[in-house]
Amino acid sequence: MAEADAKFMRTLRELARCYQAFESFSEAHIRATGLTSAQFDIIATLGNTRGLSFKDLGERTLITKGTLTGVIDRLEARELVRRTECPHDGRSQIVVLTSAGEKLFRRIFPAHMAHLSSAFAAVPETQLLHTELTLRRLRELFEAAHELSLEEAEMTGAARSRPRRAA
Amino acid sequence: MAEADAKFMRTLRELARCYQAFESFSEAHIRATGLTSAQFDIIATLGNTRGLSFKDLGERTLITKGTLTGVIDRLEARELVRRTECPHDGRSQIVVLTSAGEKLFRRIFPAHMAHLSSAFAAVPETQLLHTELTLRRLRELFEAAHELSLEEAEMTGAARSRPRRAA
DNA sequence: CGGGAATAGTCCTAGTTCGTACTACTTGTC
DNA sequence: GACAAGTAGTACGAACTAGGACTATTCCCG
Repeated sequence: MAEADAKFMRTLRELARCYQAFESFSEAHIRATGLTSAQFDIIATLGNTRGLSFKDLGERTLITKGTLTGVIDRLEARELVRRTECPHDGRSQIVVLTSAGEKLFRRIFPAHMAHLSSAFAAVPETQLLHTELTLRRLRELFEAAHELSLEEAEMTGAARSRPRRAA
Repeated sequence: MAEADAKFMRTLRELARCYQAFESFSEAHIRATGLTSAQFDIIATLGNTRGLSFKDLGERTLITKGTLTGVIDRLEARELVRRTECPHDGRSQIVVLTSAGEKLFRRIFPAHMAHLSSAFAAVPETQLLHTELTLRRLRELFEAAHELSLEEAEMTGAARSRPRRAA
């Protein structure tokens, strides 16, 4: 972003760097298990459950539905998960770990937790909480601004031609 | 990640959410310009410079070389940037904005800054600095742990027979 | 000055990502 | 009970992503 004179750019840049640092630290370990990050996320989320719908999985892992189809496809091809029908809702499908998936989960999940925790060995819990709070506040700024900018877009004509939600 | 009992998971989760919130807030605006995030990043980084090498671009935008080739290809196809030879180093190429690229930069960069700054309107500068510092510390944790785990991997035999791959 | 190590970019593969359009099913309303 | 509106998941296209193999060039050391 060149040298943006705005002070907030430094903060944003640090956010991006921090996130990427986490990703590469985490991913380095995950790759060794033969899974990708997204795949690991699914396995980890499915562990210790009786199965979850695509919708639930998407919400918990922050993976959007379009992406999810492909990720689940690949896991299913490797027989780590299985799609099953939802008894209550014909639109829905429940994704469950197969026994191989279960086994993999038990093998790699604790190991990955240990890997992650090594980064935090020397960090007191109060600081973790503090960091969490700082991040949450920052996130809320983005969410509020995002909402606002969507509303503005509605007013200024993008909405003229489209079905809109009544106030 | 299921309900990991580790306290640091809450922090990590918040980091991911925060980053994603930023991305979607920022991207919503960028898309309207007809560029992708990565493309915008390149244009913004190239603005007000006399051109940068792939290496420099990669470092500043956090885009890795393999990805960069494709992103620059697409921008070059749209005649927004141009590859030029580096006089000092035959391996290197300097990427420069064309005049169309320059013009686009002047049009969209300030607008995007304004968009971003709307999120921070009510935030005092001290808090920005504080957040930046918190993020930097967190990043340093990851980097240190990452380094460490790479060294460990070397010791324990991954180094013994180089070309090893998971199935 | 010659050869080995390091560096810059490209190419390739596999996978993730998003948005949009689409089908199938459900739910609320009359 | 039919119909409109909403929801769950899939299909598809374009782009980004990392990593590793490869080529060309430069740099370092003897």
